[in-house]
Amino acid sequence: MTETARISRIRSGRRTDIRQQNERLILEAAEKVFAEAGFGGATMQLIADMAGLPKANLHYYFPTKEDLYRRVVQNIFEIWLDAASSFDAAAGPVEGIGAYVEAKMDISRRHPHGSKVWAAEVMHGAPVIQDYLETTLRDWTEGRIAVIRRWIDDGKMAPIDPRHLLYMLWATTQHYADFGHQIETLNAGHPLTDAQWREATESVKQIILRGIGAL
Amino acid sequence: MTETARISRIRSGRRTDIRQQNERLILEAAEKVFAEAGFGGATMQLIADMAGLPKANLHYYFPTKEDLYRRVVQNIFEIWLDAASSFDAAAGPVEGIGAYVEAKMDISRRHPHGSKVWAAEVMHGAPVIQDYLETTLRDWTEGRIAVIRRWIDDGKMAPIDPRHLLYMLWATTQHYADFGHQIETLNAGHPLTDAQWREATESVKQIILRGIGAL
DNA sequence: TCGCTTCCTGACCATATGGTCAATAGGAAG
DNA sequence: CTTCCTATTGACCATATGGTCAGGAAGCGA
Repeated sequence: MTETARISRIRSGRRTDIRQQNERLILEAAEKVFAEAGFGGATMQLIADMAGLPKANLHYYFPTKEDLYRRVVQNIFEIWLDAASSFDAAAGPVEGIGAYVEAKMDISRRHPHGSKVWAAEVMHGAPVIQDYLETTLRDWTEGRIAVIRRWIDDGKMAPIDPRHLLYMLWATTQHYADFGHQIETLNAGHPLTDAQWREATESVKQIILRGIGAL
Repeated sequence: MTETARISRIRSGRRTDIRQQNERLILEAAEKVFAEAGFGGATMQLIADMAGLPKANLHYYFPTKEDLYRRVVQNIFEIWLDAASSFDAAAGPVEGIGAYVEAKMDISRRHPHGSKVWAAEVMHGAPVIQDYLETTLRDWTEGRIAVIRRWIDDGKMAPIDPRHLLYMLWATTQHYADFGHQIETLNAGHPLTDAQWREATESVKQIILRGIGAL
């Protein structure tokens, strides 16, 4: 392939590239709009404008608003589950939970919109992802509970109810995304700096690890 | 109308009773609908049906949907602030934070809808209650931070960043309301029992109090 | 160039929804 | 009873929005 040909292909895009790129554009815009306005408050027109595409084009890639929403939620869910790997293959709670907190705080920082969409979905009774809660999330949770139980049995941490520990981990880490606006307001209106994010992560880690008697 | 007449009507007024009662009916229905559907997804018709009144009647008491929503959010905010009293007049973190956790867990249990509406409002950038965040909540927060600082100075707890401690308290307690559906799903589909709520409260208290070195 | 497929989009439609209004009922004061 | 104010409500309207569609543009293999 000649150089000019390659460039023109990148510019105008191959067919599959076009599809991928436009879907990505739409999903990014949708994530933001759904997070800021909720499912009911979001409009296809606004998402289209934000993605720089005509509205009818959205419906070409995503037949209905709900289809688009479902994809957004699924994307988040996958990112969310990936943080699980930090948990596994850890010798004890200090490494395992420490790494998990760091991973989840990182997600809160990098995907605040996604976290909000997820939160709203659950708050509304999980109309779209109920099956995920009952299968994937339940399995995931049971697995981690077993790990925590083992740590307790091995005397690596105090006998805390693993379930409530997990809820606390989710709550505290996701709070920095979901309530980011409130935190920013209480931070004199400024977003958290790198240093403040580090402090937040360290505070959470320290309180929880000490709280479960792992330090 | 004479002055006495007006007073007697206000005092004895069965009319004002009607107003009060209907406003309460509407606010209760609205809180639930806003929590379950979000502001954009909620419809005046649904709120009206749930309150057992014709839609036009809602607009008689609350001119616009936003007026109604604002009242709902304000109600929650007041309940929310009342939990502050648990914090004050405490000798140290064990009593103060312990009582605060209990109060907030109680609110999560008794007012799950309100908590969700508040969460959604903040997640959407607090379009309606931004001024409250910047005034009342900011002042409240500064006050508690001062209290926590004193406890630290008095050696009653470890030198934790008070701000992140507060965020953790808010996050963990409100999580049981906002993510109640997820928790219920992970609890084999059953709502938490009295005993489970007590366990949850104790777990949260214990982890945090131990985590900040107050035990 | 030709034919096939994918992609694009302005115009359009059916419906849902927030909000209005005029007419009416009903209790209380005089 | 009359008057006045509050409360009630069915009918109605303007608008916004999700979704459709037909026609055309553009990529691509042969």
